[in-house]
Amino acid sequence: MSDLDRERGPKFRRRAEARPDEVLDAALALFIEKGFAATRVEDIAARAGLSKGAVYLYFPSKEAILEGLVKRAVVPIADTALGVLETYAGDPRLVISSVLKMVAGRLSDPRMVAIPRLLIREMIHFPQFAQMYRREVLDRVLPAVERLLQNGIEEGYLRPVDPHLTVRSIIGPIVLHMLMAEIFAITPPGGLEIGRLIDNHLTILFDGLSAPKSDRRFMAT
Amino acid sequence: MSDLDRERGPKFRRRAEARPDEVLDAALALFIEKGFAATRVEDIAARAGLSKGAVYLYFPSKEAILEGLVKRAVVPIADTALGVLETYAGDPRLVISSVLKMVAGRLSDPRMVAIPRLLIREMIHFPQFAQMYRREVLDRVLPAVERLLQNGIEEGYLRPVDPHLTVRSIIGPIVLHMLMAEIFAITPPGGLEIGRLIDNHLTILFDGLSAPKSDRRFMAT
Amino acid sequence: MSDLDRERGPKFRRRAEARPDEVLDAALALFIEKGFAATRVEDIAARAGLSKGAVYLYFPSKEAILEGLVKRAVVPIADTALGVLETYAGDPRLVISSVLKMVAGRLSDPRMVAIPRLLIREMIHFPQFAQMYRREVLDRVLPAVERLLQNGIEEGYLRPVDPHLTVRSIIGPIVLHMLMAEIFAITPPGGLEIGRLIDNHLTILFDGLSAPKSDRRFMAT
Amino acid sequence: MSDLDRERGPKFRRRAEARPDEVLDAALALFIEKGFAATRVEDIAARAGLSKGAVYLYFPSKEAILEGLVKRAVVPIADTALGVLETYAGDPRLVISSVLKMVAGRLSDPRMVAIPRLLIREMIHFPQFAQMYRREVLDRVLPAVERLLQNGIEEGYLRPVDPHLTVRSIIGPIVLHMLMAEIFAITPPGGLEIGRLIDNHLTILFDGLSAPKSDRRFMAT
DNA sequence: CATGAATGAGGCTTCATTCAT
DNA sequence: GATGAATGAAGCCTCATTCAT
Repeated sequence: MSDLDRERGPKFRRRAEARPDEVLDAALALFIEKGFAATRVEDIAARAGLSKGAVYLYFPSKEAILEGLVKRAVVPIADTALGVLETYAGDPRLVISSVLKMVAGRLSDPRMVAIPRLLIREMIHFPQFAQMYRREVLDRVLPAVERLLQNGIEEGYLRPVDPHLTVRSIIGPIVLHMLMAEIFAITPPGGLEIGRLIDNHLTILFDGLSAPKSDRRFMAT
Repeated sequence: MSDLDRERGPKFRRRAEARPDEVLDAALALFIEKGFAATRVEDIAARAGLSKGAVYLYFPSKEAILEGLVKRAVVPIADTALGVLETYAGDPRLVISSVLKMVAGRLSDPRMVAIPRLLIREMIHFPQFAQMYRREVLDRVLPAVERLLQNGIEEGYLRPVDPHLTVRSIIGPIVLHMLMAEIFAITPPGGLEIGRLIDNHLTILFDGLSAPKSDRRFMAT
Repeated sequence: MSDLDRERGPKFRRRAEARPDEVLDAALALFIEKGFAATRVEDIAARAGLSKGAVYLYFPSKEAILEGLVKRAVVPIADTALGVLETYAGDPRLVISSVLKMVAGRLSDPRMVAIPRLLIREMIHFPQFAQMYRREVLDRVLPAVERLLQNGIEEGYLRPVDPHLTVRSIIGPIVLHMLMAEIFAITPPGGLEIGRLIDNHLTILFDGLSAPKSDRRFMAT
Repeated sequence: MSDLDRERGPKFRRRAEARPDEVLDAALALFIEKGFAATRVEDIAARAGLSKGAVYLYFPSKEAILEGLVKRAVVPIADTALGVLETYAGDPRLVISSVLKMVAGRLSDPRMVAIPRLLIREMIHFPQFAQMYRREVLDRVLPAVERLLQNGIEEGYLRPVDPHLTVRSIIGPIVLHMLMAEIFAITPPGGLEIGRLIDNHLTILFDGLSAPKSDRRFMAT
């Protein structure tokens, strides 16, 4: 009978504890598509398959929906990233490589980038949520990356660079790649090609843009 | 006639033909500060020192003000950047260094980053302006950078990397640095320190993160 | 049967047939506290200890709850007052004194004034209930008071005043006292002091505000 | 030409400084007629001859309109009453008589009673306005009446009653008369007859309800 | 009987735009 | 040209009432 119930369709899905999540899913899609301000609560309700009023059974305001989105995104992201970062051993370049490749995979999932994208756009109106994201995600992940770099330096794998600033050199190219694609629709000829981007970036990141001395036909002045 | 104008004294219509620009200045400041949607035409008028109705003498709509802003920013930026990029000779790393350092200087001027910042946030609602910016600025500057890299490779200064993707490795870290500061208020302990960021980034960019073989205490596995 | 009921213990359906009254009790408290419009059916249900839907098992609408309140209040009030008024004999001033003193006692019970208070505030929206209250209570009590006065006049206890209008002179001061306390929080220094008010009022009511001729130091002009 | 302007009708009445007052007039009529909550801002606008939005040029919220009403009513009422009360000399009964008769006249003007009526009904939702009215009107008028009574007592015109409580005996009957007419539509057979009410009330107030000893056919027990 | 999730009409408020002066 | 009063569409939110369970 419970199987039957499940098959009856959404009209009979009462007391669904999944409702808040359905609302968040609908809201996330619309916020990304049209922005927070241009999304009407009624749109969210329609996409989630309920009435306008029902949304307010789960969230006290439109802003609370955004807050719910950020909160929901906060825990798994940080945990995933930290899990990888804190269990490494040996050459940190291997960790960086694999994390960036993993990140590349995740970035194809629009749900993973959705929250940062949202925050970039709406941060002015809701700085508190940007700060929440920073506190729960960035303030936990970035220091872990910095420790990784610091250890790599101390153990002789890496040059003595500033770990705090070097984080930007590692992640920045990927962020810019996404931004250019998203904002200006500037992509490489063959598509997003995140894999190729990362390969190209890792080569430069680890070994530098300069040609090896033996390869050089001319000397730099 | 311009002499005549000047002699009329500052009180008489001194800004008659400068009015549109003053409206744009006011609008830019407010759009950055509060976002496009949250900025009222009346606010712009007040900050520009004229009446709400007068704004509509110069711009047919609020959206046209944004369009005017993007248009005004488009020409000089591209020209400046192209001027530097296309007059180089010899080692492209010197050009990259000096351009990035120049960029670092410019980035302290909020007016220079204002339009991209605006587009990042409002692009969803006005993709046509993002495309205009792309067409007039990015589509002219990025190919010039790519040519710079291509030449550097052909002349043996640089490794044989993908010029299109490598642009992201050059600019991405700086963009990310600004974004983190702006959205999440994440700055190095001593302030924005754009200069130190660029020095650190150039070291990695040109010579790589890996320790030189002679410095290594351990061997990478 | 009432014995049986009592033996069933408090836990089992102890309030099954008392439910409507508990709803009314809850509603009265909330209507007085926050007004009819600002009281939500859900609030009433919560205070009465049942669910929102259950309220609609007993009352077809929110308005019907108000109607139920007025109806419930109507019968006992009139009966009590009429009982006292119609069994007097002799000097009507003794009846007036004792009734006013009794009233003073009752007025400390918020439930006694609650309905008139409610009607004063909500009358605009529900004139039919005000008229019901008038028909069932006032139209029975006021004529009785008027007859009391008329008899007192005819029997020589009272001056030949207009009985209809004199009712206002008897009750008005007490009503005003309550109103000022309730609406404007204007009370005598020592509290509501209904007893002192009535003593002062009775003195004036029966013997007048004017000083007895023998006491007067000056003659009125 | 300015005469012409005035005759052109309301469509051309721009920059009218009278607009806020017109809004208040419209709001007062509707608040009295239907209550604050049941009156829509659009109703007020329509009755005042403007659009919904225009109301918000003059008042920031619906509540502010109510506040404006109370404020507008506060000054002239108190001033009028105080003017009469503080310029008396001699027998205070003459002042009481003439003030009550004046009050009776004023009470026929619905605008004079409108604010207290409003406060009686809406006080729960806007106690701050009831307190403002109290502070500005009642706290100035009532003490003046009490001083009048106190002087009358000290000069031998009046019995030694409590002035604070006696105010209720003076005004209460009139208030009750109005309340009964308004809430329950209970009026004397011949209409409101405020004049007759006051005559009857003054007789009782000054000389008491008890029959003069010489008139009594029976003795009180 | 009882529950409480769901509905949807309705009102306050904002603000881009217009237009009489 | 310049003003600023006026317009009215649009959206968030509340809550009485319904109804599947």
